[in-house]
Amino acid sequence: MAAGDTRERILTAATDLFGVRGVDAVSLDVIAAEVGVAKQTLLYWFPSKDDLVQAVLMQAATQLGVAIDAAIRSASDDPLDRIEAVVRAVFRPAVRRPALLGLIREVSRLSPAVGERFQSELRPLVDRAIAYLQKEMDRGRIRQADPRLIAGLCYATVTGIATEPEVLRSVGWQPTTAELRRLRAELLAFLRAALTPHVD
Amino acid sequence: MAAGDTRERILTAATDLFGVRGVDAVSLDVIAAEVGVAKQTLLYWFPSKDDLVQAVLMQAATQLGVAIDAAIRSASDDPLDRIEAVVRAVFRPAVRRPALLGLIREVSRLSPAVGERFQSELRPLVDRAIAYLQKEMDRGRIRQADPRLIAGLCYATVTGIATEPEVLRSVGWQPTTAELRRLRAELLAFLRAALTPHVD
DNA sequence: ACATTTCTCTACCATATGGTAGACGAACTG
DNA sequence: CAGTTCGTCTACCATATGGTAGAGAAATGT
Repeated sequence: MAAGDTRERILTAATDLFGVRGVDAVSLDVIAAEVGVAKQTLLYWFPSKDDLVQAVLMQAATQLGVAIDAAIRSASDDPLDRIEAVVRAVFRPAVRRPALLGLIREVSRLSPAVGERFQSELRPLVDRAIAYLQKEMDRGRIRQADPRLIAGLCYATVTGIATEPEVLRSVGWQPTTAELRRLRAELLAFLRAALTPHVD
Repeated sequence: MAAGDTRERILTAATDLFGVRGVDAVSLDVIAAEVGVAKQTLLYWFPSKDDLVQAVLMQAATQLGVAIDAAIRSASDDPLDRIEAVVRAVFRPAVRRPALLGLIREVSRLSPAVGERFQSELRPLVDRAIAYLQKEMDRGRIRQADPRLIAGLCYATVTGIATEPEVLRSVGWQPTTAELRRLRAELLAFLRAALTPHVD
């Protein structure tokens, strides 16, 4: 096994555990057991638990950024198609790996320093999204609104629905493949309706 | 001070601390310090931390249920007005006391038993909401969709936007009174647009 | 007036936790 | 080949944590 493989395995295990259970509910011992190494090995690669959390968030932010960028590039020029492509790009990892978005929810609970760096990582993407929404609203292709708040609302809707399986179960939903497809379709229809300009 | 006041003060402090920081990040000592009593006093009123968490969630569920019921009764017959009243009813405590909805997010991280009881508490309300949405969709007053998923999406949007201040800050939003009003207005417009039946 | 109950407290316990120190074997370097 | 570095480990540490036991004062009941 190549040097550094252990580091990647630690990041993978930590991402899943932090995202599903919450940072404070997961000890270094639990992560070490999951990876199959000693706790000291974690601390060799990451000097402290905070450093590990930071690394995990940066990696998640990078992965999301890359996925979103790729989705934007491959979508058509229609803004609603682009938004749909972004939602699909975000929703796909959320379904395969719920911990990924669940992890982002942890940011508000961590130290301000961690939150700041995380925001900095995603800021270019967020700024481009807001500028894009403003332009399309000006062109009349997206419903007139505050683009910053619209970006926040879209994000909140997607991650909210993707990271709270309890909510869906409480309305009778089951995490089967067919139900997941219907959920994604309904989510996309919901957002499309929310953003479509109206004819008065 | 009347007997039982201590119990209420414990519930209030625990709700705020659990909701803001997360259940696992808050120790019994921290809650005790906030209330101004000994840890043993907490354990006198609630035999274990799990019991305290359970009590806090049940109280929150009851409070939300009461607020939502009142909002529904006072709204007009128009379904979009009713949904707006419910969103206002949920959003108001979220703004005054962010911990309340933040607490509900903890449910998915707690033991299945706790989650089950919490769901049971809110089930009558959820079932009525779904039946109502179905009826109004049938009458053509709400956009045709799966009422269960629409209920889940509305909830996810409201709580998502209300409980992740980091997301809003990342799009340049500040928690001032004016900005809160604009956020609520934008949220309501977003949901109204998402639910309005379209004319083809 | 005395007994009981209620509600608070301190002291204590066993375990969990994040982190430190140094040992050791494998890989690498000169 | 010897020295160095890397990456793993066990043993240990100080503190945090959820919970138990019993003491004591105030309130309540007989």
